[in-house]
Amino acid sequence: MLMTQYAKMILELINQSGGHLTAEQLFLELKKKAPKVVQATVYNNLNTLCQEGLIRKMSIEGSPDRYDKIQKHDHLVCYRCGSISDRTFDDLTSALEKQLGKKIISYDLKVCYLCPKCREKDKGGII
Amino acid sequence: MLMTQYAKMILELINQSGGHLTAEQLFLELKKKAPKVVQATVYNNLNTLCQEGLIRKMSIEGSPDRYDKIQKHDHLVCYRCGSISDRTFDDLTSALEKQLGKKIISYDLKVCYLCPKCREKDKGGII
DNA sequence: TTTATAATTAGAATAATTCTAAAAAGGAAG
DNA sequence: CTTCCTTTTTAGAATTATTCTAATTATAAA
Repeated sequence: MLMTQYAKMILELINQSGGHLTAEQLFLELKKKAPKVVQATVYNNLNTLCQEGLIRKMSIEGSPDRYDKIQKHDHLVCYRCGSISDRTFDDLTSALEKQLGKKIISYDLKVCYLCPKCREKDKGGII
Repeated sequence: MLMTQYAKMILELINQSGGHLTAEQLFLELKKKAPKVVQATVYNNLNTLCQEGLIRKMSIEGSPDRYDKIQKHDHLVCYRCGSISDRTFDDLTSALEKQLGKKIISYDLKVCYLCPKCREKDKGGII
């Protein structure tokens, strides 16, 4: 079956959310709608959805793998609070291929910065 | 103590290796020289070295965190065999800052491609 | 319906990492 | 060189993340 009930719900959760969700977060969300679901089902479906190319897996050091929308975009990661947000920078594919001299499949760009919230907190601080 | 015996050895292992080593790999390497060391020591020291800014942590989805040299470089990841290698592409810092309109701390670029070995294997294959 | 296949479950198993408390090491001060 | 204090290391339990296994349930096809 290409799209089972849970696969469909998980895909929707990912696409309707801000993305970057861990399996655990997805499990908790999914349980609200389907209280009987178990973690293994979530992991199974996430793996299948990845293989089918309907979602993508990503990871940030020190935290479990996350699952994200497939549409190409880059990530901003706050070095203070760890929050992740989407931001699409100019496409690098051809520049990278030119430099490498080979075809590339894709690339993954994470930009480390201080998010607006944390920046705000810093203002007026002693340090 | 800024540089304890194990911290020093771990730092050397990382800097003298090709990088991208997992805590487990480092533990096994370190045991060759210091058979009595335990995993917790490796994790402790890795965390300390990261905080001190002497090494950096990185991660590839689906595998444990890895530890790498601090010198700025990008990564090539083979989508077939998962091998990781270093490759420095043109620096993106100012281009990214210009687009974002904010200072950035750093960025992390992973390029997904087919490594030479895997490419070789593919030649002559039926598919 | 039977039957075959695939999805889901429960729970054990495995990995990755952190935590806790005790033991060992290092260094500073007397 | 001892005593004392601090930091590092150890052992092992605890936690978290993920996969695996086998039984059960659902789905769809014949």
